[in-house]
Amino acid sequence: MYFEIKNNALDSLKNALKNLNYEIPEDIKLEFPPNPKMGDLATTISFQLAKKLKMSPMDITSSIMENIEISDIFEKVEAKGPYINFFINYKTFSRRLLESVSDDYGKLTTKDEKIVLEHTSANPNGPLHIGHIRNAIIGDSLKRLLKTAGYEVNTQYYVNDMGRQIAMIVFGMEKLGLSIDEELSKKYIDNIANNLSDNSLNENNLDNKSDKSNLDNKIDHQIGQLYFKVNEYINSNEDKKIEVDNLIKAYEGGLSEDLDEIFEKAVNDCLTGVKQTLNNLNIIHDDFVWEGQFVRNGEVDKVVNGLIATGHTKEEEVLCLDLEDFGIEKELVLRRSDGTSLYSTRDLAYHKWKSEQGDLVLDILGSDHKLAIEQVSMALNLLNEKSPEVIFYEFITLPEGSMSTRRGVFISVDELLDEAIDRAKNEVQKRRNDLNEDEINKISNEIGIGAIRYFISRLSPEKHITFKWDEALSFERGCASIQYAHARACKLLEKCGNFDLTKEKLNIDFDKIEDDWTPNEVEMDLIRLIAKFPIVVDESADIMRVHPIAQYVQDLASAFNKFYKSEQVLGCEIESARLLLVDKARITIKNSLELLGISAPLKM
RNA sequence: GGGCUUGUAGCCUAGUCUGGAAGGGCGUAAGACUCCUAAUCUUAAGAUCGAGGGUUCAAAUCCCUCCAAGUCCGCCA
Repeated sequence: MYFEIKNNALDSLKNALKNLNYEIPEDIKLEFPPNPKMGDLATTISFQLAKKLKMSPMDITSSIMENIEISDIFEKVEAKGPYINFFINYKTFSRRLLESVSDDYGKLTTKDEKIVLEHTSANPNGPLHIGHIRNAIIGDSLKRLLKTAGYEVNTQYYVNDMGRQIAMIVFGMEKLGLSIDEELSKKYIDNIANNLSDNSLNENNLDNKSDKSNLDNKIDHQIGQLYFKVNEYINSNEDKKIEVDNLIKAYEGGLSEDLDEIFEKAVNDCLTGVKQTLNNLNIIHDDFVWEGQFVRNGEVDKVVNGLIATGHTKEEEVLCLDLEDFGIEKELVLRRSDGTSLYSTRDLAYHKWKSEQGDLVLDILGSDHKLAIEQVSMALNLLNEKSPEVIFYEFITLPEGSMSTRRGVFISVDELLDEAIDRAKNEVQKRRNDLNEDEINKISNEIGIGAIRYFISRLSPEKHITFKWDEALSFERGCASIQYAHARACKLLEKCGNFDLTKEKLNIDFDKIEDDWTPNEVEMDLIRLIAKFPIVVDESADIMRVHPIAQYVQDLASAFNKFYKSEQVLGCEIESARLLLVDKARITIKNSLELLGISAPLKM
């Protein structure tokens, strides 16, 4: 609806300018005034024209005002100083808006463009920790946003099976006799499943401690510990490093099927744990792409040879790409002196492959990868391939410093999730002693996960985060209050008797809307926000940022809560109109949360 | 040393690309449940937009200098 309104206002302005014989600027700026009392749309066109026309902005505004005609969707247009402010006619606008909001509200028209989006791609040498979570949450939310904005999106997790880190894990298992206990990891999974279905045993949170030690049994956690031990060993036995190098060489050469199997199993085991964690956060990748294949199928060599052919490489002890001509001082090493490939080279082959799969390649990367990906992009340009668009994010650090799988210093995502759900459960139990254990668990899950995802996606990615439990897991005014607004709407609709809770469908026709309904201020605030949703989707997708969605859904929930508090719905004279408004607000909140991968509880 | 990012009320943050009316939230103070769930709502106080200079009718936004924090500059990934 707002798209329509905007165009309407633009047409009115253009006609006025035409009548005045003023030049029409290509890009007439329309913005939302800071305060709804100043109108619904505003333009600063008079400022834009002032210089060219050599007139004061005030005079331009008054001459436009004398010539402007507006359609009936607007109530009036006013000059406030040099600004020109449009006011919507809410009596007609509201009806049209409510009618236009369907279950898939916010979904924009399909664009004929495919995006290959790579995110998370954490090394399979341990569990995901809260440093990785930003990548995963931004990536997944972006996928949801871009899909809703009409793109076809394919998400990929790039699996690093060839690096030194995996070789170290294999080294630990083969040469140091370290092992992972699959029985224990199975038990861990079984325990989780039991805890969910067997409520009678779950009398207290007494077994909190054993829960935590259970987490150590989760398979990716076991691998993380193994990796940590190998690191300590190698650090004090530098001479053994060569053995790790030999493992890398052997795996890369595909010399032994047995060895391949060990590598693959280690990676797969860890990945199993990582996938469980991601699924718990509502994150599912379309594809897992193993980097090893690019070495095995000769693509890495092809890329290297292609770069040699460009004449920008030099070969001394190692083969490297000189990018100084392109403004990058640092050269990119393409091949180790022992002939094996490096991460960046394999990444290059991977990016080349991705660029053949879609119209746009999109990467989510920590800002520490900036130089590396710039080099890769440059190399791709040399090869006449598309270079990726990259969303960079800054780090999440602990108050005591940065995290490291290698040093075993980190908070795992599993730990964070457990804690979040625990805290949520505490709150739910405080408020709802009428619910059964299953319901409480379900709601706690939704709230806990919501708190985490919201905490990450509300911030713009280039903001550095120092992780503090209480900030990350606040339930006051955080995501929970948004979910609460949704639950309230559902409850209200359920009570009216015309709402099918299982299908989430309200059975009231638009012609039931009372004739004398003209929205009051609280209703107008809510209507305005509902109407804005598609614009927010469009603009956020345009800049590939998800944090505007987080801000938006909070404003929306806040407007709903305000409305809920101040206006009676059931039994009032304009019940049908208000019920429809509640229902459309519900849909909009739900769809906004969906973009952030947060579920909208029916009750809480 | 060089590159990149960040600096907006006690705290967290949007706005910076494309200059035009400093927007949220937490916390604080006062108030609101015999009425659809108070994880809510109302009202108030709180900002030399890191510092300094420049461009402009107009600067949080553009340019220059400086300060502080983070990060990169590996035959690691």
